[in-house]
Amino acid sequence: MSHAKIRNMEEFAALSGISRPTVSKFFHDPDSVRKSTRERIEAALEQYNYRPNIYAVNQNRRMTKNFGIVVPYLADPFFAEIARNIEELVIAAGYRPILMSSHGEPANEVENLDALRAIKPAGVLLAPLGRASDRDAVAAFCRDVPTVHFDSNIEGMGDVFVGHDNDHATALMVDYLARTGEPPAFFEMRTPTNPNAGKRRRAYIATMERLGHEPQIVQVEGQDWEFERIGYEGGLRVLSDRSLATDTVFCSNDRLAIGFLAAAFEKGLRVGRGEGSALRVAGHDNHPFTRYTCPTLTTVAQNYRAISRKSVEEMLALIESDERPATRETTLFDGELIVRASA
Amino acid sequence: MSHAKIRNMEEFAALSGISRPTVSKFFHDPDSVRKSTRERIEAALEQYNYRPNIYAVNQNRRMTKNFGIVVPYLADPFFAEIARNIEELVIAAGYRPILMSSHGEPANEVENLDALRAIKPAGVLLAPLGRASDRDAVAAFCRDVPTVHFDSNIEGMGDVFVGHDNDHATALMVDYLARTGEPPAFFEMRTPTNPNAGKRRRAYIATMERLGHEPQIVQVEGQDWEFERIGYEGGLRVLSDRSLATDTVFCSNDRLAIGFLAAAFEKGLRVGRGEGSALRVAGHDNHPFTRYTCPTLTTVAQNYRAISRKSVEEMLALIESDERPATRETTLFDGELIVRASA
DNA sequence: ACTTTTTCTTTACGCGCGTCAAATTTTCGT
DNA sequence: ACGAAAATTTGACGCGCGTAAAGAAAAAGT
Repeated sequence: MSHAKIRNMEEFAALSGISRPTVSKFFHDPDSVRKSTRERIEAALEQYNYRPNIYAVNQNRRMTKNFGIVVPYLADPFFAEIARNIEELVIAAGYRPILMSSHGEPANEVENLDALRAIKPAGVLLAPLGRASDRDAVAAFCRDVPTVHFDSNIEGMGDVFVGHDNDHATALMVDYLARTGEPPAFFEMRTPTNPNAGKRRRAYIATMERLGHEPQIVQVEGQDWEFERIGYEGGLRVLSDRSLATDTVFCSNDRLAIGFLAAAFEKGLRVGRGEGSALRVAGHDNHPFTRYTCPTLTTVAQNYRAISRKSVEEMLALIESDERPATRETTLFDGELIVRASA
Repeated sequence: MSHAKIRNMEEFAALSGISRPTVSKFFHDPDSVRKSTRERIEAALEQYNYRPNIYAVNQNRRMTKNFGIVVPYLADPFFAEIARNIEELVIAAGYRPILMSSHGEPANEVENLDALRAIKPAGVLLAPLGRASDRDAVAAFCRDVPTVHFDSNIEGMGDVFVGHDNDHATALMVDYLARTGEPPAFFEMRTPTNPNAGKRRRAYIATMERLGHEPQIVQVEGQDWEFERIGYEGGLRVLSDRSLATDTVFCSNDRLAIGFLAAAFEKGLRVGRGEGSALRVAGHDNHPFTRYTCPTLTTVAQNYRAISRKSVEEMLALIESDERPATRETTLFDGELIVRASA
């Protein structure tokens, strides 16, 4: 690689012996030029290490190759994993991923969307905060930018929604728990921000009724995104109260369950499904850390690979078609029961 | 806010009754124009919702207001938390943060740096992968772009390093463990990618020798970033072997310790510092989840708020001075002993 | 070898904004 | 109220690249 710094495409074109418009064409699609031409440019490229100025490139284009990814809370490894998956797929599709986290704050969410709008992305994959989201701001954004919602469904927003089938997954777990022991109580936050929580509660109730059991819902306080703490504190209270009518607890999500496990441990309660266990605890999501809790957590896995792939595919289709779909499509993927030691 | 879409600054200037050059000046520094002028522009701004095209703005500037943040592995909540902190500080300083994760892969790290270079950031905060990093690529990047390294110190690279004082923190924990029970063995990966690991090992040995104890180092295999699994599998082996000469284990980091705790739990060993406990386990970093392990994990906290703040401050100073420092500065922050239930 | 098709070159304009110089207007001190 | 200083306007150019049109050159077909 040469030391010489190239200032612009004009210079690079001169050095490679090709005209600038052809070089420009090459950078948009290397296969759009004759093979011999491509090789000459590529040879020059290796020698001089030139790259088009992305600001100049994007200035006139109505749409860029940028691809926004917004998650509600990146410090949650679940979202970090999904984001990683999506990033890979986006890069493979030839786009540049731009990852943003709302850190649980609606104000950040709006800021992120504003920043994205300024970047003129080809499309955005958005997992909204949910109940806390500024609905008007999100709706306005979705009107301006092709948007696929994932994980968290806000009815009517976004062109497409891709997510987890909470009904199916919840039934799967309730069935399993009821079949192998006492029917579960449902443990959740009183005012969950994530709309999945409501779906899961309703699915729990429906399944319990279908099985002829009385639903028991335990709701704990807590507003922020530190679910482990909320599960822990709520767990301590519930276990002290002895208010549970059953020895089996199905937590609305894994992070609550992790906190609940910590509370049970502190109370000296043995968690598991064998003899000598006082409590069964199950979660939902197959959070990366549930393999290393004590005991390991029985849960329902979200098929986050399928969700990631479908989300990106839908977005690419949206971009290619260059028109917004008339009807809002929804795709849900089945969860998978992961039986471990805790229930 | 009006419905009318503004195409460019020319139009917006006309609508606000101010000339374009003055409007341009306003967007660079609202206080650089007369108060009455500023108010007229701001009034128009509320009415028409115009924002300068960032691509056109950045096209000629040698440096933008972009601020790169690269972490080695975002699915680790420790880095997610640091990134969150840094993002906030960066925004407060008037820059636009661009967060990237290398996902543990050197190839991704190089890609991220390439992408950042194309964006012409004012500066970059880089936590490199460490041993696995492509040293030449990182060095070349640091030559072109003002870079502050944090967390992971690669000797001689970057203009500034800000990190955790591993010597001090390790001594703190070894002192504590030796004072309150048997002196600890040191549990780590054989070939850790992160340079902090080596520092911690050496500090452990030095402190043990200072205290007149024989160091015992237990190394386990494992290459990737799934430290919990590595700690778990290594822990199972160590506990089966009964190769430990002590009942106290100091893990090189919290994620290994989380895995080790899971192994101890599976082996039926009671972990803690009280009577009836078979094992003490300690970690390092104060990972967000260590408050919810079973038992809660005794660890040494990194002062990540101070590290974040200092990193950003150093970067801003670097940007303002507009020159690269002659000597490479290093700032280390003291850790804090966090005594919980596990040791 | 000659025609047709494909690809490339030349020339030129436009994008939205930064920025400069000169002319003009406004503000401020007294 | 007047002159100096500060702010704004006017007019113009440049940045790096996309892109269009017309003509030249190369490749492909016969």
